Amino acid sequence: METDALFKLISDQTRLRCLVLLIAKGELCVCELVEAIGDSQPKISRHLALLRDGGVVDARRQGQWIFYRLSGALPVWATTALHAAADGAAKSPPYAGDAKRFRRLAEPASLVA
Amino acid sequence: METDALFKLISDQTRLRCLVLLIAKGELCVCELVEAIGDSQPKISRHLALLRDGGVVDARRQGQWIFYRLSGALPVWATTALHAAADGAAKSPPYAGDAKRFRRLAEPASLVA
DNA sequence: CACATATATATGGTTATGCGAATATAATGG
DNA sequence: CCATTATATTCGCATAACCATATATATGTG
Repeated sequence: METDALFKLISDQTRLRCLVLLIAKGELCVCELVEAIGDSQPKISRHLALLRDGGVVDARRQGQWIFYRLSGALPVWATTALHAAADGAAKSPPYAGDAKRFRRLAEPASLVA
Repeated sequence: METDALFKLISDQTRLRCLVLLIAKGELCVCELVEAIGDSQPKISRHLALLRDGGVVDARRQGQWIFYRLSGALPVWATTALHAAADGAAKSPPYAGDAKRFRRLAEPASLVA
């Protein structure tokens, strides 16, 4: 995990909106992020791919959905920075609105279990 | 302080190298950063200006030197993220080499006092 | 004032980044 | 197999970011 590479990933507003939601809500499928954020599906998908390729999030398929969550392999400094970022963002627009707009559309197996 | 704006500032390697040195060493003048990092003076100066305009660092003139330091007005989440970034960076190149190459070229009044 | 040092800014070019629109792949259900 | 839903990818373009070079400003010194 390269230091400046992580921050380049966080520095885009769309990606940070995804991360703030993932940190607050846990594992989410793409359509939940699309609806909460209100951007196009291709746009969200593209940014999730960058986060995945950068090792910031993990993805797993469950049926027709693909669920994303924060990577479990992040070093401590990265986790600390991500939570600090979420803290700083969460109260102000557009991040606060995303959390309000959010609703569950699919139940991940991890919650059903 | 906009959340994604801060991370955009941290996400450039040259700027992060400056910040890591400022966090580790305290108040530094431009020529000390130029020598430790080994980039051109205009390049360092340009990046410092971006950090200053973004509210991440403060600058103060003392004689012929201009000393930069971390801003004293940063919110907690920003300070946390910056220190986490410095932690993550400090041990690996090029950041580790910067710290070794560093040497004092000017004494800030704050240390003389 | 002339000169040296420290720092900043302006200019022009190149690359990286993000976007919308269209299309492709994958799974699910009749 | 066809249709539907969920997700990913490709393409062409616009813009932003960064760089090197040259030049400007400010301070200190003789």
